[in-house]
Amino acid sequence: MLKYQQIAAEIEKYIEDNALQQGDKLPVLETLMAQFEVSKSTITKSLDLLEKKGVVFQVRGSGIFVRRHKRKGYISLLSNQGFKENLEDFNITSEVIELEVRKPTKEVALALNIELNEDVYYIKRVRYINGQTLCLEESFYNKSIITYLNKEIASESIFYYIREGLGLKVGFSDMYLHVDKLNEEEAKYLGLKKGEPKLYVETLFHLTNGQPFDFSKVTYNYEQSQFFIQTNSQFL
Amino acid sequence: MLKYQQIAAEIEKYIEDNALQQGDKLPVLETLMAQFEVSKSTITKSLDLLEKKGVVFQVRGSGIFVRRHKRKGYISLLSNQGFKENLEDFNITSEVIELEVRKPTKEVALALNIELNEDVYYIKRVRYINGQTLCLEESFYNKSIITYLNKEIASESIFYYIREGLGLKVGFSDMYLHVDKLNEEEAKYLGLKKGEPKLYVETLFHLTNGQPFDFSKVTYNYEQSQFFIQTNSQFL
DNA sequence: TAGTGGTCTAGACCACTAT
DNA sequence: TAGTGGTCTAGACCACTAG
Repeated sequence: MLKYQQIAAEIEKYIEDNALQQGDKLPVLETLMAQFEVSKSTITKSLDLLEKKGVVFQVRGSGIFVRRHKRKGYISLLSNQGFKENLEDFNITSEVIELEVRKPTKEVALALNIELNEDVYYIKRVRYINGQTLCLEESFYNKSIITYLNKEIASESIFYYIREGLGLKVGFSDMYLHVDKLNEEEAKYLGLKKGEPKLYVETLFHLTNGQPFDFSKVTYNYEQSQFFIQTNSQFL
Repeated sequence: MLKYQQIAAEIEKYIEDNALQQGDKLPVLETLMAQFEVSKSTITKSLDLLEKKGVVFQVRGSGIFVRRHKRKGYISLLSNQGFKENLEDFNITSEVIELEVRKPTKEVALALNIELNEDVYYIKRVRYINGQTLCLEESFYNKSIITYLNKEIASESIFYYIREGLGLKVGFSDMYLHVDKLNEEEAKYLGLKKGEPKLYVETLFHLTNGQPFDFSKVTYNYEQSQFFIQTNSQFL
């Protein structure tokens, strides 16, 4: 683990262990430099990382402060991976409805940047949170990257398997979302009624090298899904 | 403007002007260092900024590549400001329903971190996109920070006024969102029917120094609102 | 193994905040 | 004006990718 990641982790743990609240001040840069015995740039890099994660905010001329949000029970939309890891506080389970190798539709081929005659893993799951239906998920994995999948893996965390089992590095993703009304099939799987609201999210996941490997379409149960996003003012 | 911001802007403009596509390779670091006559750290900082903005992605050992998403007409959820600036391609207008100074509710006082006897500006607007209703917005501004507002400002971009008129620096924000059914009043303002879907978003905006200054509640017209989020793998 | 991006340092100087 | 975070440099060395 790199120095700046290690230091970031320690600072985060310190905030957690001491239950620091929004606005609480952290030691000044010079102190942190001395404490961790690193240069200013390294500490700065650690703090920038924590700032991106929404853990602290830095104010020039003033100090470094803890950033916290108040509401619990919200799912972070930005954690670029399955929920399994994101929602450790919750009890997430999956029921695999379907898993097979098939040829992509035009839409899927375009998203995954593959030919129509290449193979994809198609997985359809219903995911549960604390026993309630959370969402219906259909995923398409590029089989030339995700070379093997089975029901056992799919009923656990696929992303964990991708990273630890296959040794792949998940990079960035593009999410498209809108609100609509449930159709008959979606309503059935989620235990709701046709015409009730849904949040519909399509996500294209890429490896760190830019290759798209997973295109997924998720329909959320509106009764169970509260989402949370932390924004930084990185856009001028 | 700082060097690294200037360089980032120039690189972004270069990508735009040459209509570069996802995966197109940019010059290597050494070339960029020479071209802009700056040190490696500065170029790196520019590229990190562009990476945060979702404009490029960097692959160690390989190169720097353009990142693009394919879909047009989606509103970015992460642009931490009004839409006015975010959606220059669209025609966004606002109708101010109500604007007054009032005392906060407990909920608002808690969010804005003020006392119940302090003043807030309350603004209720309907926003339109290309002539259709986009959303119903209720905002509460801490009056000790946003000292003055009027209908004219509120019918244009309030955030532009906050930055340029008041000289304040907008920092981070926390967004909470869920899907639900429209109530009678919301349906009326949006021109929809009671019980139809809505996306409901509460956002708490802070200045760069961490002070919350705006708590807003927005109900979106599900027919008009498609959202877009770019994620980076900053979370391990 | 050559090429490319990433980490880390030590230090100078700058810009903003608080008093 | 003292204190604090931000920018920028020059350079050494490291880690990953691709041919």
